[in-house]
Amino acid sequence: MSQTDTVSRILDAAEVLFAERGFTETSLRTITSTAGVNLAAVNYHFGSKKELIQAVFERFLTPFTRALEEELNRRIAEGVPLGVQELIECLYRVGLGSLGLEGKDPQRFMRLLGLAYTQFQGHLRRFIVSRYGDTYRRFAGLLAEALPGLDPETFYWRLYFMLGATIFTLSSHDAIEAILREDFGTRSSLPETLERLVPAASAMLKVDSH
Amino acid sequence: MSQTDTVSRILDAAEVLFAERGFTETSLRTITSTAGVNLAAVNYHFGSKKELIQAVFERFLTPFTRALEEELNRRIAEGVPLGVQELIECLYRVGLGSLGLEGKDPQRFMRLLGLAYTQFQGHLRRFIVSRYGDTYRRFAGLLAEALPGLDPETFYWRLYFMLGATIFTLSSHDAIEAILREDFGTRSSLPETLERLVPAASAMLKVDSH
DNA sequence: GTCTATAACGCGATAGAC
DNA sequence: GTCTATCGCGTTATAGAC
Repeated sequence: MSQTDTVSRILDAAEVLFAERGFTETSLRTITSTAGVNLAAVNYHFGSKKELIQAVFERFLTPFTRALEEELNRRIAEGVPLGVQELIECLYRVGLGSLGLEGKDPQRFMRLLGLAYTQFQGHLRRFIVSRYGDTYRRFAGLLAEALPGLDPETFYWRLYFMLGATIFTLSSHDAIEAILREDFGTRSSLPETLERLVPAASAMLKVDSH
Repeated sequence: MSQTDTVSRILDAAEVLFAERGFTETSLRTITSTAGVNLAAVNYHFGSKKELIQAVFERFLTPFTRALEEELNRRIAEGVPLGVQELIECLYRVGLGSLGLEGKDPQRFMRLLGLAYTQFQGHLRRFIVSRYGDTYRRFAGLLAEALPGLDPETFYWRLYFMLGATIFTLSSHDAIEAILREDFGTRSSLPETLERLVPAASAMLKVDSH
């Protein structure tokens, strides 16, 4: 088995297990045995568990932010100013596309993002901000431009409200979907939920608060 | 030291430490040494770490749900039908009041609620649903009545969007506030954030999606 | 580059003295 | 009801053989 194989087998297993159980709740023993590699391989290839966690995030966030940047460039080159709803749609569409490649479940990455915010891994938050903060600030800037007249503080709070609604809902999508399926007998896929989320999030950003 | 003292000293320490670090990341050794009690006291008084976690939630959720029920009764007795914005205000106001008693930080409880959703503690989710599900369903029912014409599925998804925006934002309130303070030099307290959240959440629930 | 074996430690839980 | 002492297990990380 080549080195690349071992590295990606570890990343594949860690990605799934972290999303299912959390970081502390997932041991290197579980990861390596799921991946079919030796226990020592993680420390050999990544150095430590912390660095493995960062590598898992890097593997999906780097293509995602690159795809988002490219999509924003493409839309801006068209010369049409982007509205609130279009920007949010853009974010979600790129997310679904970039994170759903190779038959992977985009919801898994939403769980990981939710964990990054709630699991008190200071090193992970610092890693994400330093590596992907520029793209985040660019997107926030475009969204702010689409909301002239809104005072900056209220804008930023609402941006966090939107991120909260998105990450929280999508990271529990299966659980919520199961409850609603039982009550209404109807299914609802991730794209359908995003279609519901777009107008709701836009309304939250745009509402006149006076 | 009497039994009640030991029990509440453990609960006080566990409440703070769990909110700061998470459940798995907080050991019984840290809890008991912070509380100034013996390591064995947790297992003696609560039986296990799981049951301690449940007891921490019970101590703040029981007064909160009772206060919410009473406030809903009071408002309904007035005979005026409750609108969306009023119901959300009601929820937040009871939360601030009931969770902020005895000089405690309401945000701490929001962090705990956030953890309950994201930390994969199946036992805790089951405990909360079985103990407080009735009040939750009553509140959701009143909110649905205030939104006639909205199809039930869309309503429930938006209810989760609202919960997500609330729990996610409030559980990270200090961190977000620190970022905005640095950028704008202005402070913003928890009640002020809730004032921003009320119109935003209401708009999200009420918006016409067609 | 990958393995086995193990070091070094922290964990939750409990038995039994007081 | 509270204490000490400890069991048994799982953890990350590493040394050293191959």
